[in-house]
Amino acid sequence: MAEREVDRSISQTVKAQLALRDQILSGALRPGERISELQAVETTGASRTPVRMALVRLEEEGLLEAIPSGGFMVKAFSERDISDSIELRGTLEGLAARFAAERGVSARELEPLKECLAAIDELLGQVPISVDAFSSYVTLNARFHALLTELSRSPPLIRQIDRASALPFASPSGFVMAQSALPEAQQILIIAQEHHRVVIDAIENREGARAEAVMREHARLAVRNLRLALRNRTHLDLLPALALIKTATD
Amino acid sequence: MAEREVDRSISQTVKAQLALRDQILSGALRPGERISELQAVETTGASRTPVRMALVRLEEEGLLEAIPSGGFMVKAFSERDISDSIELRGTLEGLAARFAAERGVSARELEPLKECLAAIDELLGQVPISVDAFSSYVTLNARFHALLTELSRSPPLIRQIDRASALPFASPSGFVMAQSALPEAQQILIIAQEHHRVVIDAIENREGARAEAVMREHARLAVRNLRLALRNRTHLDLLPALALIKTATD
DNA sequence: CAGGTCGCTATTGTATACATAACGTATTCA
DNA sequence: TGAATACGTTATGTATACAATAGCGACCTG
Repeated sequence: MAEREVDRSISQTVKAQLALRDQILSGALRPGERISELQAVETTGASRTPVRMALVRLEEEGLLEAIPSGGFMVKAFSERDISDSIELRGTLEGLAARFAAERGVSARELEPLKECLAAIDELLGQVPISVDAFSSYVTLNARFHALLTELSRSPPLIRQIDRASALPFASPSGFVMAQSALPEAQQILIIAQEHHRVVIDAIENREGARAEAVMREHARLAVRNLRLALRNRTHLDLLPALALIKTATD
Repeated sequence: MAEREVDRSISQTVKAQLALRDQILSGALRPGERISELQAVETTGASRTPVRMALVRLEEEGLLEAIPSGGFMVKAFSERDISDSIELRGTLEGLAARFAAERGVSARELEPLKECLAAIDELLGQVPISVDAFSSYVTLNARFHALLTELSRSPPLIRQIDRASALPFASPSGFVMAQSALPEAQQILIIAQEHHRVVIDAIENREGARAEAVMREHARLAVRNLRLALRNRTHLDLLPALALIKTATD
């Protein structure tokens, strides 16, 4: 190997996977488009073997689809697929919350969740919320959801939730960003924060059913708002991941 | 390539994946054991590239675990992991049943489900159930669950349920076989069949909440019975997939 | 002019060679 | 005698060469 420059800091496979995911989520590769291995080799800088491993992983992740005659294409999602994915994740998170409540959680484990809660409260105190604060919110919200998932102490469940969040629009950050396009955004965030508060309370009091119910309601709210947001598509450039939605004409 | 005989009827990657999965589920590879690529190349007859693709797929499937320093090992599961996986699948199937009920299903779509139901009824009429009949039951039950999942008409959900069933003990066939070790096996199957009947009825009458609740109860019953079955481990050789359970001493 | 077939090209599937990193062992020094 | 280091071996990570197939176009024939 002479001319190819190899970045030895991370594995070629991971590098290729990250690069390709980026291309897909940024919309550089359109839904339905076939991914050429050769082209991927050029754009990622890895050779064919790691590129192929990355393609297999991205297929399992749900971003790509295998073409029967060989190769992969970028998967396209309907609006229904997206709202189902959010509801799916909400259902899984509901189960996680129930497990946490039923199995018991120490005060020490709950600590970081409460810190998240307080930090979000502080952000939401501002009216209207600034762009920077909103970006912090997205991070904190994702952290809250991740911590909550961990509380279930169920590796199989955590794994499934991670999988369900792989699709960007189904991740906490994803749908928060979509909702942000709505005029009622701040009101929505305040309601969501109330849900967060309730689920913590339910877990503390070991009320499994209530913890589960509120997380499912949380997701249903997200689905309703996403639908609204998709109606007024004006601000949707906020969410590049929506490049994955297949257009009606395709 | 001279001495290696290549089976060209199916792709080498698929061949390797099937062969390796077989080795894992049959217990030829013990949980926690490292899988050597070279050894896999010898036992599967494929070369390293397809073997590696198969290993990546099996990792995503949940049967293998990546070792940080490189390579893969057979994943080990605790009893808790297994019961969580069953409950997880039940929750997902509950959501599928609810989607089916809420979105409406035509009589024609329900037809194959009802045929399944009738066929199972016939089998359960025999007391005690014969070994052959039990084997038919396993097949019919798996078919019923698959058809029910399809009724949701939600590709993301169907995909997740398939993933959740990848672990053999979490699949309908898997836990039915585990339950069969119990003395009350036949009684259990009759109750399960009642659940099947109720979920169909609920879907027909578009009662989403009821459809969901019964599927979750269905899974909870399975979890309870699996726990019982694991207590009297006498007949567990019925379920080779339990080879994946990590022993207390490991 | 239209339809079919043959052949070429481009792309994926497979195999293997090479590089590199990790682990185990042996030897040496404190 | 024990511990640490260095070296060798083995396995994985990566690159590329080779094979086969599918898709496309052109040419020929009816």
